[in-house]
Amino acid sequence: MEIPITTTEERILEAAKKVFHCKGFDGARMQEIADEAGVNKSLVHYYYRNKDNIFQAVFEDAFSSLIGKLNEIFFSDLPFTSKIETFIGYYITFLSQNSYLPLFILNGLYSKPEQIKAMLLKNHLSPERLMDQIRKQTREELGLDVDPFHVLINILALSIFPVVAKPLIETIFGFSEVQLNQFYEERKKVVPEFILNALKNYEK
Amino acid sequence: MEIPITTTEERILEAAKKVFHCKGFDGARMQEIADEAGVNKSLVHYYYRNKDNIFQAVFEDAFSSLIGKLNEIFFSDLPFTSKIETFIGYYITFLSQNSYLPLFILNGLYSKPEQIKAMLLKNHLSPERLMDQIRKQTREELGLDVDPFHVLINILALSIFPVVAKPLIETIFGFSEVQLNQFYEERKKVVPEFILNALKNYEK
DNA sequence: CTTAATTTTGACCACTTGGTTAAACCGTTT
DNA sequence: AAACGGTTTAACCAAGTGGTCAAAATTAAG
Repeated sequence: MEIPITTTEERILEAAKKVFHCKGFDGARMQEIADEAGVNKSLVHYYYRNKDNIFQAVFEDAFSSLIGKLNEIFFSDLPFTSKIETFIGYYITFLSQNSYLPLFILNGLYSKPEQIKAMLLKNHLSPERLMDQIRKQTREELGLDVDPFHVLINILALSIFPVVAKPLIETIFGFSEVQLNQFYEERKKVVPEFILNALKNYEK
Repeated sequence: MEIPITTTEERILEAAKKVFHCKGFDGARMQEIADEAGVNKSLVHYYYRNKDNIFQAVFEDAFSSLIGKLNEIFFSDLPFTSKIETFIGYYITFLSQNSYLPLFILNGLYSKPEQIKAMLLKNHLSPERLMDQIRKQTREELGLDVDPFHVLINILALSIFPVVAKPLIETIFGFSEVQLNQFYEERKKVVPEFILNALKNYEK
């Protein structure tokens, strides 16, 4: 019997998230957002002047939710091995529970690449520092001299792609919801192992 | 000075590909397809009754172009190691030259999952046979007892994701077109090595 | 050449879209 | 109770949207 004390503005943003995440910018309808929030369509325009504005708000929210945790984990003082395990575990859980997010973000990056630079500053993401961090740790802790960028992209690919490809796995391989979740659960062990094995065998 | 002898229907389909690949189903406009093909909008309806039909034609074409080569490579009689090298090499080239394709397909799978089953038959894709093939080869040639599904998803992830994430790499990491192509070129060596190293170290 | 079939076009339509605007609502302050 | 600010609504609009249709242009057949 909890009464959620949310402002109308917040309710609209929540509704906009639902609609944009599932249908994308072009597929989303201002009317549907209003309905989902239980308010008049004009109210959506009252708080967020137009479709672009409210989309940007939703996109920023989604982007931050992913980048924030990445920063937190990779700039912690964990050993590299733990970072990978923590990262994969967290992202597979988070993404599989928000399976529309990654594709939504990728589409957003394709269609509105301009809006991003500002957000990078806002989220304090510094690619160079991230690369340095990975290079340093793989060198000192694992004795490797690998290209940190390839390593990072590999980590992201192995964590994100299986979630983005969810409908592919469902339809082509006929996985049920239960089987899929079990698959994601397995990957929390399989993927870190896979990555660390791959690095272990690198020619120094 | 070659005169391309294409039927109007083919010209329309080509135009539809361009538009749908870039803008997706909701973003695409029948008028834009007609303009791109240099014909009247009604002609598009004349050959493909409605938007759904022409989208399906485009989607099938895209899907086949990816699945066909996958089948060809994985059911060839190459050793597993060569299959991986061949597959990665081919897909990174093909996808980076058609960088809108993978995201287009993923979006299509999300929004129109029904249409796919028929195409699976049409493309003779048999997931079970594919899994058996991978299981058999990893066992006999590499002496491994790994889950072939995780292996396949890892291969796909490492090949496809970096292309899907192209705008991410461009905007966040500030890669130029040239740098990106060099990056993809590197990956044709890095990724097979990464995968084979990972498998090599697997506990039997 | 005439006719018939096919291909292409322009005009049109019902409907949806994002967005505007003026009026109504409502709690607070005078 | 009147006046005021922020909030919410209904009615409306111009610009598209996918789709239709009958007529024109082109090609094929007799």
